[in-house]
Formats: sequence, structure tokens, C-alpha cells
Amino acid sequence: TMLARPPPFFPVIALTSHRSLPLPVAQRHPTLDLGNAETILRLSSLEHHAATQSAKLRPPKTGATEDATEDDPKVNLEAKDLWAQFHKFGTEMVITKSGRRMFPAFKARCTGLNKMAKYILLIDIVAADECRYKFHNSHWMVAGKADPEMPKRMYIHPDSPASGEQWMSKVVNFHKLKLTNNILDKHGFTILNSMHKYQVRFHVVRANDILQLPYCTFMTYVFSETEFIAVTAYQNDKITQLKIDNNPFAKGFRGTGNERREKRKQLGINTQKSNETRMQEDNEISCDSLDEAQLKSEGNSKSSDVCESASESSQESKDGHYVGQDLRKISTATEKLKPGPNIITAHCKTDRALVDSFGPETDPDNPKQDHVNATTGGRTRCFRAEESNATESNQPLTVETDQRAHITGLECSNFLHCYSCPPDLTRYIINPLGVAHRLLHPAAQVNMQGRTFSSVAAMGHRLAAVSSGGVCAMGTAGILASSLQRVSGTSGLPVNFQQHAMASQGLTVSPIGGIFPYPYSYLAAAAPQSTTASTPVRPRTRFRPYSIPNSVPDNCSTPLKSIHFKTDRDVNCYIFGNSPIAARLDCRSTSEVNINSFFEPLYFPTKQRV
Amino acid sequence: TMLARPPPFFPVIALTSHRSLPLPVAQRHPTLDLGNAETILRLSSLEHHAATQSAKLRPPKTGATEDATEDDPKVNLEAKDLWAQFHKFGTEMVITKSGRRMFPAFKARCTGLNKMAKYILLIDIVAADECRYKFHNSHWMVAGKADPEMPKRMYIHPDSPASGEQWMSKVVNFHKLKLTNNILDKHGFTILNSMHKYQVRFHVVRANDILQLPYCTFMTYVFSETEFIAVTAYQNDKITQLKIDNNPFAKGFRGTGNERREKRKQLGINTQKSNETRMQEDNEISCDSLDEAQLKSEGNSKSSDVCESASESSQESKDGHYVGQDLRKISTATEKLKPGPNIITAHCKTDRALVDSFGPETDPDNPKQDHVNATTGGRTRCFRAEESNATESNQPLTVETDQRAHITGLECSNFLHCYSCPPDLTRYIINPLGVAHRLLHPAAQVNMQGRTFSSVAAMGHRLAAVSSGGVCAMGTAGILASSLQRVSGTSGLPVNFQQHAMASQGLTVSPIGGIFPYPYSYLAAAAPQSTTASTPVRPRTRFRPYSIPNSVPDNCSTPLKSIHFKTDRDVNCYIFGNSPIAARLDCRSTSEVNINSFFEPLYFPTKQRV
DNA sequence: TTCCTTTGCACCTACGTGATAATA
DNA sequence: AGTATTATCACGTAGGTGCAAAGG
Repeated sequence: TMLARPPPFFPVIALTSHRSLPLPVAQRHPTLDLGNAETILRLSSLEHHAATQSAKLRPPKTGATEDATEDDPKVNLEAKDLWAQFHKFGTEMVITKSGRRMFPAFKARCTGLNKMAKYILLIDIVAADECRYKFHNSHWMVAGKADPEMPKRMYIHPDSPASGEQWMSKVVNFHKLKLTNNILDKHGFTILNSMHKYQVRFHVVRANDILQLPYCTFMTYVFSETEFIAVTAYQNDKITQLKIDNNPFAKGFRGTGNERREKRKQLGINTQKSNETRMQEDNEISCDSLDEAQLKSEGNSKSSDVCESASESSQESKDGHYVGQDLRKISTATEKLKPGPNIITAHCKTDRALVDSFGPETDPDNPKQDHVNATTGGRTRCFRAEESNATESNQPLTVETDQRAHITGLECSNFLHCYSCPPDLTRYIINPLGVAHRLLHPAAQVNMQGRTFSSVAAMGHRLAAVSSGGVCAMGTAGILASSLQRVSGTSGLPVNFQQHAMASQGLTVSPIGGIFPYPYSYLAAAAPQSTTASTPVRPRTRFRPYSIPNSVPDNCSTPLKSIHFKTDRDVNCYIFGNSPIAARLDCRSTSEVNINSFFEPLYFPTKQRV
Repeated sequence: TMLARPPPFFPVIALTSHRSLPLPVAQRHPTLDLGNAETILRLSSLEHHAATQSAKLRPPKTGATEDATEDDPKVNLEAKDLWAQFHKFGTEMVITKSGRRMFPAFKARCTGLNKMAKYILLIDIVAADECRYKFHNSHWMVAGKADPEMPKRMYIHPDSPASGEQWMSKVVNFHKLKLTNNILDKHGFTILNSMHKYQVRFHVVRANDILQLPYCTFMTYVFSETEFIAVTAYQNDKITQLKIDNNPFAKGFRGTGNERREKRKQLGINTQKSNETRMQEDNEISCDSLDEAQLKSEGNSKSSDVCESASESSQESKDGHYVGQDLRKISTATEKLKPGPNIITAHCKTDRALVDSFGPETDPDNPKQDHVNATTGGRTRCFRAEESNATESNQPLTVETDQRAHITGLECSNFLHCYSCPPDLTRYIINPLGVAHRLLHPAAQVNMQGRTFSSVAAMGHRLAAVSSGGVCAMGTAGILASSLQRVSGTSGLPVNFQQHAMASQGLTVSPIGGIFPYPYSYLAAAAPQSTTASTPVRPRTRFRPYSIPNSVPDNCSTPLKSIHFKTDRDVNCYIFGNSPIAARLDCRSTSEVNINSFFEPLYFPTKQRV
């Protein structure tokens, strides 16, 4: 049933066309305005013209069987075992006001692309569930309903667009993506809520130009290992140590042995944990040295890290790692939320089982092994969730570890050296059902590092994000236009995005998918939103089991939510291709038109009115 | 006479078409091959298709007078006074094997672009004359004929392509360009000959895609201040001090007062110079502090640095700065070379006059002032050269200093912060004659930092660089094809440019303009070239007044030159637009088809057979 | 010798880390 | 008392400087 189509949450009102080519933009929302109407109209025409013309630029498909015409993208998560080690204890990513990188960084290896065709590769980070978490007694537990969502930003790989040949020639590294909790961020960093769980997603879009992005098919890949909880300070000591041991920038905190850990212990880090850590000290030495040797060598050698980590993880079972049962048990205040399958529920009674769930003893030379896992890491996770109560120590068929992920390891942080990794991994993703979906989140933003996002900005102020490359297309142009106008209208900020446009990572997808730099829609909404919260300055989402937008379908008083609501109805929803992978974009703040994806792993029951 | 057209050195054989749109690429050189012929042909079709289609993508010009349709690019050199300070003493740029940045970095401010149109901005560095230099008795002097040229590389600004609006919103900074003397460089750095004089050029190309580059009109801007001599170690102490005082990365060498200078003097740096420096010591303190205060503040305040530097430069007149007379006098072995007007000849008897020549006491608020200078810095320099013997202390009409260049100064080295500079400078370039030329050098290479060159690479293995956007178009497709084949054929290197393609700065324009990564044509030629030189390993161009390729028109025995010769005949030569600015690309190693530009400042008498 | 190039170095900038203390 | 956020810090990586000594 998890594989079945979800309830029809898609805005049927938006389905007006099945054309494979988009309608003229100006025709679809003729009154789009972010300033000068005529300018916008001309731009829209240009956009459409560019998009249609760009479509023609695709190389003609020859009947020959040359690999040049291959176009069956497969993606393999790089450093998957490293990710798994973090995930085992519940990955935490620090978010700061000034922006913090993810570690591990998301890296992917692509195959099956059309060598000649151009692709845009991007990632985004979406909420993994509807919960707020807290770290209590060395365990993560649900602590209420999720806070209102931040404006979603997509991070376009700075090399985009590039040919399939280019992408396949190296590991695609997204290490420059930065996370922040600053809702006023102007750098284009990805804005997340602290103490919330997120999932990284990877998208492959065949497009010659960012211009085409809204018209193109998204192929979305999700790896459950890249799930994490955003924190402002590390909670789980194990995560801290993994970061220290593996992140080159944290080398300064690596003690040669126990010194540093001693130091941490002397300070009595977390409640009753010190007992456990104390009684493991001799083990931890090997754990450290093992971690260091094993993970540092990830970049250039194959190590049997899975088995080793299995042998050393016996002491970690109660040491603050993800336990789904705990989450469900302890979340007394939010039982109705049903975090469900999207929470890590591998119920590792034995650590061996837990480690196994990430793929022990797989044949590292069999490129087919990774397919299912890579295909739908989420799907895998879903299976895990369902089976967690039944066969806890079972080894899911869908999970395995890529033992060759260490080909490009941590040493590859400098992109200048990244091309040294040969694309010898042909593992890829199987798309079992053959349907893919794309939802453009109402407040989604497209981010691109300074490297190439200028080509994004070059297309003009906005990008009409409408119509379909497949089944669905949007309609009700009038509503769209008005909602956009509302966004730009409420913005008290000057629309002089030139100043920001060349900055680090930042273009924005407007509520209807238009692209303009930086979250003006959100910025406009941010201050009024605080009227709902207590402080008028900035809504610091404190740990307070969620009281603001509980049930009310349309009482979303914050302009942010209001805007979201307005556009949720009209968000362009694409059903394209023949893949069951649906890009899930969280619309949790929209009570009525809850556009959940039906990408199984990320799918969870529709939010219930609490 | 300097303004008159130069002799018809252009390869008339190449002029076969006056079409404004290029011929189909496959039609023009149907046998282009760097591997699979069919692949190339398909690519070529695609290229042509893309180029023609891209042309359609240009926004329709409306009759309205909105600035959105403006398309009259004007360029202003940023930090011009800083450049002038260096130039006054003869700018030196260190080149190393591992690559060295230019300091000052080339920065430009653009106006008059079409906001909506996309532009590619790039710079290249071309030989300023045909001489080899030496630093003797604290003076630069000609020391023979120039060594064979290195493969030319163009450095495309990593933000390319971007909209005019984007470009105009900030100072375009090329600080990441790196210079090297390593002819085997694989990073895409610009390869220069040590002890040779070079000139930075800035090109504005309206193009939606790098694909279009070969078909597009180049608008070239030259600023005489950016002329420099490449060195492996600094020769002129004054330059060293200027670098130390102004380059943040050299802060470690800034003494608080005289300490460091004392140190340098104690070591007895250069011959009879110590006398002068000793007798200027108290002045130099103010010079230092003045330089530091004045140049460091360049990024955020307006200072009357020109006047100040004038008052402090009186002691420098004999201290190793550029004196054209010296050059002509001392260059005994190469009198026939006639370095002529392209050598800095401002004969500053009084430093006041010299400084004035870079624009003293101009109205910083008059945006029109900079026009002539910016237009043709070279032209300006040409004037200076002609007048140098007559009215040495005259203030040329064409020279002035942009006193607002300090709006973005050295603090702006991080591009993340560069958008803070408002585009308030509307100074621009006047193009007095109205003709522009573009020559694709046979060994020219297009370089692009890792940031976006992937979009270059994405277009495939090669880019047909043929045909015209204006007057001239190339012909003799058969010859072209054969010459290219020869290039790729002689290359013993595997054509696996995927590995390099995503690296730092590097795509190559093949001898006929095809783009492929890294100078395989040159690499192929490098080893055989050494057969002419004495060492079989690497042709270290030693200081030895030039004996290798003197007169012989076709005895260019080195494969490098051979290849150059082959392709010089067939190089696509564009005469486009209506500007007298010709892109001069040095073809000094080609004795017969000497394709000199007739951009006056850079134009110098045809090489005479010595 | 003289001139030029190369190499390793100390010293910077720039910025990515977790620790820490202060604060809420 | 427990939890969460923030600014500052020391300590790393990464890389851009000129210097000085060595080499050709």
C-alpha cells in the first residue's frame, strides 16, 4: 500500500494542459509583475521563446546505439558508508546564523547520462517529517509538531549546466552548500529549522539552461543515509566525535588518543551518559583509531569498515542513536503526528543488526547491488520502518553499503582535485514503477553558488515556472498572478536584486515558480509572521511543543503562511516521466492543499488536525 | 599615420563570406576530427544549430527607449590609479610554475550593456611588443627579439554568461586569473614568457552561451595601465614595495616604517641603486605610509592619491621606471625591432608630468571624463608615445584618472562581498572610429575558472570557430580541416579531456578556433620544440639575445611554430562592428602571415627580418 | 660572473571546525 | 535544572605573498 498512489492531494485545479510543451508564459500569467509590467511581459515571452528554442537545441537522437545518446540517469551516493556511520547515531548538522556546511557533504556519482546533453544537477533539503525533536537522555525524541517551514531553497550545482560527459567524469560534490537558521539570510543558504529532521534530495534535470528548469523533467534521487536533524549545537557526543574524526577542518580537535575525550568527559557533557562513556574507555581508543584510520582512508582505499564498525558499535546501542521506538514512546504530546515510516525506526536491539541494515558484507565488486538502495533510499527506509517491529534484525533487501565509496574521500574537498576520481562505479538507480513527480514548492528557491548562478540571473527577473513536461500543467493564471503580485506587493524591500544577484548562493523560486534572487516573498512575510509569535523581531522557534498553526485550515495568520496558502493551490505540479519517484516538497504549513509527495519513503500520512 | 590602417596582413584567403550568420559548421569544415568523425559532425551541426538558435534568443529590440534595450558597452578600468602607480615604474608580474595571480587584479566596471542580453566577459594577455627585456642598471631595456610565443589563452570570467544587468551591477573582477611560465601547464593558466612585455585586454561579447563565442562580435578594450613585464623574480625594488604595500597577501613583508627596507638595503639589492635609495630615506617613509594609507583606503574612500603620489614621486625619476628613451638607446642588439609606441615612453622629466599623464585633478563627479581614456587606453598610450619626444610634460588630453576607482578596492578580493559596489559610474568608452576586429589566434585558448567553464565543456569536444559576425569570414575549409587534423594528429596525448575539463581554468581554442580543453596542440609541439633548443627536456628560454627563429619565413622548425604557421594562414579573421579596435593577437612566430591588429596602441611596425 | 629560474619557507588572508561561555 | 541559541575563540585547511638560497 505504501507503493500505491497517495490520495489526490495534487491541486487538480491546476491541471489544465497535457501539452508536452509549455504554453506561452505571457499567455499563462499575463499580468505577472514584479515592477514594470511590460518588462515582465517581454521577459516572459523571452522565457518561453528561450525555453522552446532551447528544447530544439538538444542534440538529435540518432538511431545508433552510441553511448552518446544514452539518457538513463543513474546516481550513486558517494561516501555512503560515511553517511551511514553518521546516520546510525542520528546525523546532526549544525546550522548557524552565518551558515555552516554540511558534513559529510553530499556527493554523487552519475552514470547513464547522455554525454552530449546538458544537465542541471541540484539538491534540496526537505523536511523529513512533521515533528520537532529534542535530545533527551541521550536520545532524540519527538517534541511536538514541526515549526512553520522556512522558504525552500534549491542548491544548483555551480557547474550547471554541463554535459552529461562532464558530470559523469567526476563525483558531483555539493560541499559548498551551506545551512543556516537565519530566516533573513541573503546569501542564498539553505534555511532550516533547528531540531527538525531533514532529508537531502538530489535532482537531475536535463536542460541546456537554467531557463528551462521549470519546463524540464526532474529526476529525483533520495538516499536515506543523508537524513539528518538540524541543530545549533551538537547533541550526541558520538556525532561530534565522528565529525571531529572525519572533517579535516576539525582536525584541531582530534586528540592523539584519549586526551581530548578525557577533556570532554571531565567537563561532564551530558547527564547520565558519562557512566557509559567511562566504562568504554579502552574500547573507545580503538573506536577512535579505527574511525580515524578507516574514515580517513575512505578517499583512497577499500577498508572493511562495516565489519569493523560493527564490532565497535556494541557499546553504542544506548548511546543516543536513532531508535524509532523511543521516538514513538516518548513523544507523548504528539502521538497524533504519526511520524511513521519517515523516522528512523531500525530497532537495533543488537548493533550487529543495525549495522547490517546499512549493508554488511555485500560484494563490493557487484555494481548491481546498489541499485535498489540508491533508487529509493527512502523506499528502503520505508521498508525498514514497516519491518522494524516485526523482524528487527533482518537484513533488508534494499539496503547495502557501497564499499567503494571511498574512492573519493575527504581529500577531495577541493574541487580542483576532484576530477581525479574515475567514473568506474556503474551502480545506479532502478526506478521500479516508472513515474516521477515534481512539485515546485510555493516558497521554493533556487540557489546557485557564485560560480554560475549568474547565468541564472541572466535570464531576467523571473522565470515562469508553469506548465508541464508531462501530464500536469497549471492553470488559473489569474490567481497565480495575483498571488505573485501579493508577494511582491507586500515586500517593503526594494527590488534591486542586482546587488545580491552575484553573491554566493542565491536565486529564488517565487511562489509560483518564478525565479528571482533572494527570498523577497519570505522577507516580506517574515516580519508579519512574528506577530503570531511573541517577539516582534524575529520568530525564534523555541522549544515549545507547537501551538501556532495546529488545525485551522485558513487561519494561517502569518503572511508567510498566507502566501503559502495562496500559492499552494496553484503551484505547478508536474507528473512527468515514468518513475514513481515524486519530489516531495513540504507544504506542512498549508493545511488545506497538503501537497505531499507520494515518494514512499518521504510520504507520511496527511497531517491530521490535532 | 599611426591611426591609419596597417598593411593588409590579414589572410585574405580566408575572406570568403560577408554573411552575417555563419555558414553551417559541418559545411565549412566537414572533416574536422579529434576522434570520431561522426561525433564531430554531429557536434558541428549542433553547434551551428545552437548558435543560430541562440541568436534568436536575443530579446527582441523594442522601439522603446527603455534602458533595457541599451546595448552600447562602455568599460571603465577599476583601480586605475593603482595600476598607474605600478605602471609608472614598469609593472612586473611574477610568473611561476605553479601559477601566480596578477596584482593588481584586472577589474572593470561596465555600463551601457543591454540589461536583458547575456554577455560573456573575458580577458586575454597579449604580447605588447616583439622584444625581450632585461633589467640592467635599474632600468628595463630591450635585450633582443621576443622568444616564441606561448599558446594564447583567454580567461573567461567565471560568471559568464550573465545578463548585462548582472555585469553592470558590480565590478567585474578577474582576480582569479593566474599566470605561469610552465608551457606544460594543465590548469589553464595563462602562459607567458618571462622578461617579455604584455598587455591585458578586456573583451565584451554579447552571447547567450559560450557556444556562440566564435560567432559573436568582440568588443575589445585596452588600458595601457595594465601593461606589464612578466618576471620570475621582481627586478625593480619599487615594484616590490608597491606589491608589498598593496597586496593583502604580502602583508607579512610590510615593515612598520623602514625596518624592512633597511633589511633589503643591507643586502645591497641592485648595483648603483643603493645610493639613491639611501639619500631618499626620509622621503620613503612618507612614501610608504602614504602608499599604504592611500592604496589601502582605495576600497572604501576617496583619497586624492594622485596628487599625493605626485608629491612623493620626485625621487623616483631615475629609479628604474619605464623610460622609453632608455629602451631605445640601450637596445643595441635589436634596433631593428623598433619597439616603438607600444613601449611606455612617457618621458617623465618631472614626476609631476608623469603623474599628470594619468589624470590629475579631474572632476571625480563627471562621468564623461573617463571616456577617451577608457575607450582606447592603447590609443591613449599611442598618443603619449608620439608626443613623448615633443612635449614630454604635456598632459595628454586622453589620459585621466578615475578618482572613484577606489569604491571597490583591495578589500573586494572576495567576490562574495563585491556586490556592495553600486553601479553609479556611468563613465564609458568612446569608440572614435567605429571598427572592431577579432582575430582568433591559431593557438588561442579559452580559459574559464572552474566556476562555469563546465558549461563550455558541455558543448562538446570542439567549437567551430569560423565565419563572421560581420565583414570577414574564413574559407578554405579543407586547409582548415587538415591543419586541425595535423594538430590533433601530432598529439601523442590521450584525448581524455574529461579529467581536466572540470579543473580550474581551462578550455582551449584550437588552431582553427575549435574549443577543447587544454593545449594539446601545444603539448604536442612542446617536446619537438626543444629539439631546436639545446635541452631536450624543456625549452628554458634563457637570456641569450635571441638566435633561434630570426628571419626564415617557413623554416620554423619547431613544431610549435610549424603548427602556428599552418594555422595562421587559415585563422578565421573577423572584421566586425564599426570600431577601429582590433583585437591584436600576436603571431610573431609566423613570419609570413603576420596578423597584427591595427588597434593603434598595440600596433607596431611589422616585424623586420633581422 | 652575471643573469635568470626554482624551491622551500615564514607570514599573511580567508574561512571551516568544535569548544566554550554567556545568554535566553 | 534542563534545553537551546549565539558570539567568540583557538586551531585547523587552503592558498596567496615576497624572500633567500640554491641551481643553471
